[in-house]
Amino acid sequence: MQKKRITLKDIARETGVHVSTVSRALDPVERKTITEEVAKKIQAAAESLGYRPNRIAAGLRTNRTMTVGVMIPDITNVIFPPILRGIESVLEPLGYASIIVNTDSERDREIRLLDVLRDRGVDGIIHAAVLRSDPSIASAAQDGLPVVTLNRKVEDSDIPYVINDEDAGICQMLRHLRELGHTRIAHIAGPQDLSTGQLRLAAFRRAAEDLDTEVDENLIVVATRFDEQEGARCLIELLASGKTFTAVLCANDRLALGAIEVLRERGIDCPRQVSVTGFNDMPFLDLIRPKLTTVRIQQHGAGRAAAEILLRLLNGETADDVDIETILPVELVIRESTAPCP
Amino acid sequence: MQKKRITLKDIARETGVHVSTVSRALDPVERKTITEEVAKKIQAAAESLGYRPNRIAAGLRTNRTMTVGVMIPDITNVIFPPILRGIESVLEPLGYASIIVNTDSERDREIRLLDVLRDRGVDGIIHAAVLRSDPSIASAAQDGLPVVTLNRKVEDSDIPYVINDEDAGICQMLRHLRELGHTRIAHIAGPQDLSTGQLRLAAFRRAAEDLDTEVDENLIVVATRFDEQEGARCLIELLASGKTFTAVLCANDRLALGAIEVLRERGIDCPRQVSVTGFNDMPFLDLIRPKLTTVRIQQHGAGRAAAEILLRLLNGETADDVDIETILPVELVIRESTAPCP
DNA sequence: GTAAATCATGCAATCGATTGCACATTTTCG
DNA sequence: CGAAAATGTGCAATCGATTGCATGATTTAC
Repeated sequence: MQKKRITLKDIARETGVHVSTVSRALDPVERKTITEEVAKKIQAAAESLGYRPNRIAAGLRTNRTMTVGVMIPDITNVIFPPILRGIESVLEPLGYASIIVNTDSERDREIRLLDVLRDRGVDGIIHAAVLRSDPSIASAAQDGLPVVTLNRKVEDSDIPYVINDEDAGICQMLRHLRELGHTRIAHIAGPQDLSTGQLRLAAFRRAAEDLDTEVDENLIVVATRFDEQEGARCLIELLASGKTFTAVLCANDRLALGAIEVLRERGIDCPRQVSVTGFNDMPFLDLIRPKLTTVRIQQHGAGRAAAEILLRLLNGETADDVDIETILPVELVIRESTAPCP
Repeated sequence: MQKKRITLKDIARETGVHVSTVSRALDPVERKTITEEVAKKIQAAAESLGYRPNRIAAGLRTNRTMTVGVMIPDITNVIFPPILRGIESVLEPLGYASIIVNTDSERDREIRLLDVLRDRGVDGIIHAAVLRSDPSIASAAQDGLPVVTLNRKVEDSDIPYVINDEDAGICQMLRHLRELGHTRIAHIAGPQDLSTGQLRLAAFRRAAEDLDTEVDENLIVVATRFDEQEGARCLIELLASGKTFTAVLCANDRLALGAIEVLRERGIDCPRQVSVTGFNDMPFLDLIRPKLTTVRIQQHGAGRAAAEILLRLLNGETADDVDIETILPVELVIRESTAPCP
């Protein structure tokens, strides 16, 4: 049914040369070994027949498919689409395509989907996982498959990784709150089995120490998911504890939005009575009132950076040649959800 | 460098049979032609060696890659991620992977990316484009490549398509506004070169006729993009025209949000003075005040439906066997941005 | 003017899995 | 018991492109 594709053989027949000659004439590197005139003729024939190389066949022979795998937890999480576009902006112009899979942060899925990618002979993988450990991707890298991780460092490996400077972000935010006069600062932390959750909590503690702010352990509540519902629950828990606080530094925007919602319901004015901050600067934030003060992380930029590193690996550079660590700067975005301590 | 993959040949050597026998033992369909005992042994060997079939090689031979292409305008547009998950929810369990490309609604990109997909031998394509016409995808379908379009019907072709019942949605929304007593109803239409923009405007006119509502052409403003900025611009234009209106039916949520923003700035109360409605029911809408009354379309469901149809095409059913048209029901979601006519 | 070097092209193997056909062995049945 | 049928396995071609090597033609060099 499918209309027959034009192959090298067709061009060879058409031009009266051998397929290997055709192959060479069409390969920019090998072309120079062919008479100019013949090459021209072959190219013309290829063009007029509408030849398109069969990457499957080439891939079988060369072991390069010009396809990369991208593993993310969940594409419906707004932070990932910009990352994907960032990756694409680097790889697509060079002829790479991306197979994207959602792991839902489940280890089983991750293992299975990794196989899905390897079975298809992807040339490399960008892994934007969030689980704090996973041996499968490490072992894939061990086998020689180029891998770059995003948002997370794989311990004890020489897999290059790209992360945002979360430490600096949390620290800047805490300093911002301190400068506004807040001293009783609560933290709604993210899930501790996710690297961002854990990282940001650790950063919060460190930042507090750096800024000589005492950390009241009762003012730290850990969410089980990064969503509004959990943000709400955590804030209710904070209120119920009876401990006073004038600011809440949340581990991400959605937690903050949930928290603000509860404050509103209880008639507590944000930012007049309690300041709330987020992290990530997700899209549409400026449509939600009060506009959230947050930390902007580079999403597109992170994707781009990861893709650029992967590219170097694909071109034969080893993990020794590239920087193992890429830390992207973040930016404090002060909007309306923070105000001086009452 | 890359650790050698186990191939059929390795298993054959290990078990002392021919590769073709191994191949058959590992193929659930062919397995029955092999002695039970031999098959068991081969499977055990495959298992213990950690064999993974090379889909590239199989794909070359069989012309099936178990990979599909998905073309969307822009993954950062919040309506697409759920569609992708919907597609994935059907195809992934069956062993399919998806190559996703962003066309940015540019014809050149679309043509190029279609080739990117075909070069990689995708078994089929789900095309969630928005341009009102494009010959390339039609010609691909003509060549026998299974194609399903989403959100748009390709004229003069037998390509199956999945759409949401936009007509019904617009009509229900208009009826809702009429029931609230509104008679002077403006429409902020989407870009007319995008199918949704055009479709919804046509639906608005039709619905008005059905409901015996006069359409004041001066109360129809066409946006050039589907975003808040354009929504704002269009509302300003409406206000400037001097024509009175008590409700604005917008072609999508973002236009509506932009419009509401302008109303707020001008001190016009929504919904007390002017009702505003959206379309799509995008995520996070319930975090934005006033909560937008809108039409919920099935995103995940649309992806699922498209994938199911594609699957039938992949399994050899022709366009004659499957329904060319799938129209998914929409749902009116009444929130806070609409109120009785003042 | 001939040997050597250079160049353009063809040949054939290869990547790994699939599959039609042939062959050998076993089973069935008259 | 012998021929026919059924069964299990091997052989080899195939998918399309790539590439090391061989070959023949041409140029260069002495």
